[in-house]
Amino acid sequence: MKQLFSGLKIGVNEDLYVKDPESSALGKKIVEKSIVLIDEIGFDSFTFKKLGAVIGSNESSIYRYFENKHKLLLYLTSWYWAWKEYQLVFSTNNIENAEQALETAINVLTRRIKKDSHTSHIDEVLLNKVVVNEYSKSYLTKEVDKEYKDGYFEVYNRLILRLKKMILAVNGKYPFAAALASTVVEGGLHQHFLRDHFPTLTDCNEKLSPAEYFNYLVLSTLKYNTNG
Amino acid sequence: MKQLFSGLKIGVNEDLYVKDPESSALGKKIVEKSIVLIDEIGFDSFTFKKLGAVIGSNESSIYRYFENKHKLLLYLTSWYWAWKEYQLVFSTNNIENAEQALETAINVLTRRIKKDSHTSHIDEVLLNKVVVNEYSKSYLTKEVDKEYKDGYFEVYNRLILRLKKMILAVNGKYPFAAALASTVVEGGLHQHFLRDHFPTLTDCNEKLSPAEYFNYLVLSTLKYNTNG
DNA sequence: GCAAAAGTGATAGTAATACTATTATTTTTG
DNA sequence: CAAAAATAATAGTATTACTATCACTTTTGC
Repeated sequence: MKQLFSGLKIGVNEDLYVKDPESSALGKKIVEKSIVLIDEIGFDSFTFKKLGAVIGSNESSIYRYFENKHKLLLYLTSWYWAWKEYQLVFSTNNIENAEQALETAINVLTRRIKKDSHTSHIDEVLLNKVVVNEYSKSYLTKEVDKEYKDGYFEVYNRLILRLKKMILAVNGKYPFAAALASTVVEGGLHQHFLRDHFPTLTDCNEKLSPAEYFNYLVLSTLKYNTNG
Repeated sequence: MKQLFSGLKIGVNEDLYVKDPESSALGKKIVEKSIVLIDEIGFDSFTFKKLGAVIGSNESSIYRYFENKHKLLLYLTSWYWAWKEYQLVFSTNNIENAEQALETAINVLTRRIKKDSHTSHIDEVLLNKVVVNEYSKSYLTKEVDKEYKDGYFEVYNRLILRLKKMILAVNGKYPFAAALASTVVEGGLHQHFLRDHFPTLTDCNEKLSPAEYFNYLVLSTLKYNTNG
C-alpha cells in the first residue's frame, strides 16, 4: 500500500492556507515541525513565535503560509482525515463481502497508528496523537457554521458518509447509519484518549483495542435488527 | 423530583474555586452570568474582564472566586455532571428491572434539556449547551493527568462508572461496559452537536432523538451477546 | 549573467489577554 | 460603632496575536 501513496498529494481545502505549504521547503518545515511542537506543548500553548524559534524562521514568515494557528490546525487535521480516507478506500475496494469491508474500515479508522509509514515530511504517529488531543478544538468554535459552509470540514464529512454507506451495505434498514458512523470515528479518538488519561472509563488497553470494541458494537447492532 | 433538589447543594471539588461562589451574592452572579456569557460568545472569547462588565463588577473581584477561566469551566461542568448524577440516581433507584433502569439512565444522560427546572441561579438549558460545546476543552489539555489525580473529573468519572454498573446489571458478561458507558455519555453530547452543526453526520433531528439511537445501540449490543 | 520578482528575515508597533499587586471604598458583623 | 471582610479601582507586567514596513537573499526568466 505504501507505494500507492508515494508521489500522491493529499488534497485539502485551499482556503485553509494563504500559500500552499507543499510548494516550498519552508512550508513543509512549518507543517512538519508544527506537528512536533503541538504534540509537545499542546495546541493551547502553541504559538507561531515558538514555532519560528524551533525552525529557525521568523514569525512573520509563518504568517505568509497560514492566517493563524486555527487554520493551521484545520489544515493538519484535514490532511489526517484525507490520509485516512485513502487508507479506507484502498484497503476496502477489493472486498466483495460487505461485512468484511465494514470490519476493515472500522479497523482502519479506530486503530492506533504505531509505525510511521512516513511517506513525506509528516510523521503520522505524531499527527494521530495531535488529532486525538486537539481535533475537537477545530470545530468547537463560534465560527463552525460559517467554516462548515466554506468546506473546511469537507474531508471529515466525506469520510463519515463513506462509512455510513458501508454500514447501510450491511443492513439497509438500519435507521441510525450516520449517527453510528460518526460515533465510530469520534468515539475512536475518544477511546484512545481515555486509554491514555482516564483508564477506568474504558476497557481498552494493551490487550483490548478500540477496534475490537467498535467492531463488536457495530456488528451486533446491525445484526440485532435482522435477528429480531 | 423538583422538591428533592430544592435546598440541596450540588457538591463539586473544593479545589476548583478559591472562594465558594455559593457563599455570596456576587459568587452566584459570577456563576449565573458566566454561563450566559460563555453560551453567547464561546469559551475561547470569554474573559473575566468581559464577565466583569456584564455583572457590573471588577475583574479583580472575579479572581477572588476563581483562579482562571479554565477552573471556572471545570466548576460549571462539574456542577452539570453532579446535577445529572442526581437525576440519574433519583430516576432509577426504584426501578427493579435492570433493562428498564438502564433505559431510563440513557434517557436522562442523552436527552436535550428543554425546560429549565431552574432550581437555583443556574439555567440548566444554557448550561447544557455550554457542556455540549465546551466540555472537551476542559480535559483536552496538557495538565489533564495532574488534574485527574487532583480529582477535578471525579463527578464525571463516578457518573460513567454508575452507568457501567447498570450495563453490567443487564449483561454481566459484556466485556466493554466502561467503553460503552463513556461512549453513551460523550457520544450523547457529540450527537447533539452534530444535530446543530453537521446535520448530515447524524440521523438525530426533530423526530429522532439521540436517546432513541443510544437506547437501541446499547440494548442491541448487550442482547446480541446472549442470543449468540 | 543579470535584473526583476518573489520569498524570507528583522524590527517595530498595537490592542488584547491573563494575570498580580496595591490601595481605596463599601458592606457586614460582633 | 469599630474592626474585619469584601469589593472596586487603578496600575502594571509579560505574553499573545497579529499588522506593517523595510532590508536582504534567493530564484527565475530573458
